[in-house]
Amino acid sequence: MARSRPAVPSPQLSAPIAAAVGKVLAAHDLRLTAHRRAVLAAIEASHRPLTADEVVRESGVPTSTVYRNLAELVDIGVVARVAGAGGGDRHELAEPYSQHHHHHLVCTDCGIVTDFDPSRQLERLIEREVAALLEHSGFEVSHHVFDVRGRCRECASR
Amino acid sequence: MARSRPAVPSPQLSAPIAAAVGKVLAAHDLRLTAHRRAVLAAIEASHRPLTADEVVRESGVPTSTVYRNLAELVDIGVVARVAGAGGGDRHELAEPYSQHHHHHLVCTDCGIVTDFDPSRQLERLIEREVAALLEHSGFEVSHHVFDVRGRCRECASR
DNA sequence: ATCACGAATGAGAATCATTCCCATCAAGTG
DNA sequence: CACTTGATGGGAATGATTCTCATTCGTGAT
Repeated sequence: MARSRPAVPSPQLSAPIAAAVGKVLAAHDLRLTAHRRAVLAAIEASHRPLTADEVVRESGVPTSTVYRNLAELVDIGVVARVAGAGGGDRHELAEPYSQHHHHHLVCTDCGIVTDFDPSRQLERLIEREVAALLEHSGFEVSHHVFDVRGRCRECASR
Repeated sequence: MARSRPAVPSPQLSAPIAAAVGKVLAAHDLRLTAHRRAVLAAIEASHRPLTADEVVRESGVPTSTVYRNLAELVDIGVVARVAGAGGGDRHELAEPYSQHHHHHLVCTDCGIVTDFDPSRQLERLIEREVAALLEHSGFEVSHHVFDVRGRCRECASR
């Protein structure tokens, strides 16, 4: 007998990410539990960074567990926090785990963050600039953030 | 007789900024009060973006007034909010009022944000890229954010 | 398979930053 | 001076995030 479909079809965590993340977690004595899978699956399934609350709604995982897990995943570099425009931080898979390097379009009106791809030329120049900074400042660079802020098509035409 | 120095020497708001800001405030039916002067002076005096709480401490202005004033100043474009690394948003003079266009070095450890200047070439390329986005996406660009994240010299050597 | 132990969980309390409320005060105008 | 409107500030209210802790789960060892 077919078991009843869940009201909200829970997204599945893709195998390659599960494998990669599983290793990193293990290296930190952490386990890839069902909840962590659900949290990661929600993030992977979305094509924009999610707030903690959105992850709670999408994954069905209790709030305190979502916060705890997001913090751990950010700590071990699996998830990256993205600054939106009010309404809390947003989360997405960190670069090594997401498909490609990208930047953000942040709507300062509705707060939604969407991704966009930078040109190769821009990226090369950024890399070079950042490398120069590293030399002169004693600052240990981990990554750069390039966001464009403004109003999305919907908010602009309203 | 010389009046006693204040315990913390309050920074003064520079005349050109006072004049420019005064006009914008007036255009919005707002006044350049002593408190707003103090808030702006604290921001101008610091060479890094300040949290609301830091502004409270530096300016001696009560918390609720600082928050209210910061919000108003951000609304009219005099102050810009900068995302740090936890610990609340940070504030600095918006580009037209600060000396020059710059970007940020954010320490993900202690959360301190410092400024740095981008190369002309990088800026030109960013402008071009941003213009292209405006065409293709229907996104109404207001400005861009380019931050470099990592650990400052102190945190890195600790 | 069972045990032992550390990891994980979750409900609610506690915190922290920020916003709101509202009675009161002060500046500019006629 | 009286009026109108902006400004203030103490404290309550909110919202997001973190913490606490008793309980449960998972995994390796026996």
